[in-house]
Amino acid sequence: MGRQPCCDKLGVKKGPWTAEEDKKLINFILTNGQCCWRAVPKLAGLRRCGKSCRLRWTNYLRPDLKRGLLSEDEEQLVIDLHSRLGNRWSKIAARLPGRTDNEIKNHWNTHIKKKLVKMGIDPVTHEPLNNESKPEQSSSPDNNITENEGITNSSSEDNSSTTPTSNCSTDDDSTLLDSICNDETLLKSLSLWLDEPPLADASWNGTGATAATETCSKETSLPTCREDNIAWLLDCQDFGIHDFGFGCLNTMNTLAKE
DNA sequence: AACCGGATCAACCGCCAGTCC
DNA sequence: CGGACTGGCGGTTGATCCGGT
Repeated sequence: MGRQPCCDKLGVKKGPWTAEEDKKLINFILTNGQCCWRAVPKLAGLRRCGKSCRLRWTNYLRPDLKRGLLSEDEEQLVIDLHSRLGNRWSKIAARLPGRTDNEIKNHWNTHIKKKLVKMGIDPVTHEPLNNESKPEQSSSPDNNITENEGITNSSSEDNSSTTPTSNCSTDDDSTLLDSICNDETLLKSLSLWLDEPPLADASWNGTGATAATETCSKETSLPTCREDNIAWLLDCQDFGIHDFGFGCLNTMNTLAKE
């Protein structure tokens, strides 16, 4: 029998996302919230699979993402968390506001792994490399941590609003953001939100991405998701909206109030 | 200036767990 | 209870970038 593919393979586009596709997805989610990813491509007019849309949104388009290289503090936190949690990237990412599991996973594989090896530490066991007699002993990720163990993420939050590295905006981003800023419909809906007194729902900070998703998946009604959007727009401001290249929202807000 | 190899990271794939009917 | 469906996760791939020669 086998399960159905996650999407109709016929006519489903793959590969890098274009600015136009990004715009459609952002527009759709800002208007309708994150509800039922399977339906998103159809409703948003995208020839993509829902999974791909979700990935694109969570890993790249979400406005509360920090982008840029991880700071020293964040890196240290990742190492610490990895020693306790193992390759549970989503759990690790949940402790690093504005970072995605994919980003952390990539950073681990490209930077941190090598760094640890250079320091003579086994990146898997977190034991000294020349002391590999009991590899499975401390490598077990489950041995000594619970979800609510007191790991602070303040180190990353402390500098979250300050300095994402300078490479956070590419030419494509600029094109995309320009096109978003020039999109009247999108700007109108956003300015409406920014004009309203937003609800104090913190679901988008920290582990909030998950929380927001859960809210949406449990309550598929659009208004709930819309409230989440308002919350993360708030968080955009908390993080420093320019950090995400969404500076146009501020401009728009100013315009809306005039 | 051209080429090459390594580094980086966005995106895909397959599997799994939770939920619904 | 069991099958179908969906969202989420972790591993992997491949296109692009970048520095060295």
